[in-house]
Amino acid sequence: MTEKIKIMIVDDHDMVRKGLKAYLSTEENIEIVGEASSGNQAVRSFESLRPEVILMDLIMEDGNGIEATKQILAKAPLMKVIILTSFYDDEQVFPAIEAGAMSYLLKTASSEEIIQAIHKAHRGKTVIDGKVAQKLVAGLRKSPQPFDQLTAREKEVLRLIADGKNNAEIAATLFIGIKTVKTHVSSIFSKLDVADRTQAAVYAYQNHLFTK
Amino acid sequence: MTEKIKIMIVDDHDMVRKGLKAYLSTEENIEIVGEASSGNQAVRSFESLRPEVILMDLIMEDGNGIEATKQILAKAPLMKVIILTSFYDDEQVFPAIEAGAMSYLLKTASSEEIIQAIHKAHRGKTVIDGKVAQKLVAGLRKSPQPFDQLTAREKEVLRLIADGKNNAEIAATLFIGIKTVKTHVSSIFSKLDVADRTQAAVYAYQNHLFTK
DNA sequence: GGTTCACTCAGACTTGGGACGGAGTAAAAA
DNA sequence: TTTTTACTCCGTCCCAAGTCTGAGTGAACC
Repeated sequence: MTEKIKIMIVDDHDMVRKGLKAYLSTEENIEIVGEASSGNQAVRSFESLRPEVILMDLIMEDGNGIEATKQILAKAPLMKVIILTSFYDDEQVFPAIEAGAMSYLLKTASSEEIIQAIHKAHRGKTVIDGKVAQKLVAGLRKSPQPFDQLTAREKEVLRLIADGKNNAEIAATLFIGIKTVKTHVSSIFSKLDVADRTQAAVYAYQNHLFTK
Repeated sequence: MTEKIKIMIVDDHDMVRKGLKAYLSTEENIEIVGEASSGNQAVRSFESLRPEVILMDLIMEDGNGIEATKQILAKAPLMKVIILTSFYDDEQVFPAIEAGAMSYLLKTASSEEIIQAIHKAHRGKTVIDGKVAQKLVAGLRKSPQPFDQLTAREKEVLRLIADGKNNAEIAATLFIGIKTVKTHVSSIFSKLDVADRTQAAVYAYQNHLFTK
């Protein structure tokens, strides 16, 4: 008989925590040693709870899961963090992996999948949901992003274009001449393969470049 | 002693359903008569399950909650539907209310809140989460939306502007003259209070006008 | 019958946008 | 040291963009 795997649940939805407990209570080899309703709370309490595996939601009110994952791994590099979220968009997946998450599951996962993932994470193995994996490879494929070709200055100019500013306003904002602005603007157009400033702004929005 | 309130749970997350069951199983006056993992499945099965109150998630793979709510209320106008979701953005709240939902709760709600909402819904009373209510009144306040001032034709033109098309392309697309396009474009500018087509495109994206 | 409104188009006009070519400086890479 | 790259700026030229005024049509409304 092996030791029980000690896990911690981090999710701001009370009912998700309850649901997970209902899931995992049927498992003999798993023991829930604690839970947290926010990322910050998890960071504060994981050391005293001493879990081996953490089930972490991403979107939470007080301290998101990615930041919490980073901070936890900074203090406990061997901790296994399983991301358990409702979303599988690129903006979430990449930072989560970068932050050091061991696995990435969707909340649509069945109890068996989650239990399997916990066991695998405990043994140091990664589990990525199929849909998430698709996004992942798709994201890697599109790597030659035209936007990255822009220089720092050109990115500033593009941002101002996407704000709807004209060349004179951009020049005033950046304390440079209008002619210089035009040079940057033209360079942006050729790099992004667009015809005018409106298309450049459209490019910026459709690629979510400046979504703050 | 009153009769038990018959409820149905609609959510594509297995664990949320489990969590809700764990919540509600402690309540004497509530009985779970069925569940569904998608909107379409809910529409197909609610008639045979005969619930009095339905707890409905909004975002689901197969048939979203708003569409399901509409279809259910078309067949059973007295059904009480409680929306139970993770989000509280305008694009979700308004259509849900329009669709006829009785209450709107967030998944961060506690078990007491949910149980209370079920009882109130059963008695025909509405419960709106505080944050959702804020969005709601904020949404009503901003009612004079410039975009709605646009005519049908002007909206078409604005969409093409937001696609990055120039006046000649717009004219060709709509089979009208360039002069006519210019008329529409100028009218759009004055109604949206913007200076040029780039700002109009920015307006469209920042207000999520054409997010398909 | 008259009024309003959306849609269409025209001519005349001004201006900002953008292309093209040229050029200087400073810093980093080779 | 030479080369490359990013950033800056100038002048010229052309055209699309946008304003303004005016006007005709058909549908809807009263």
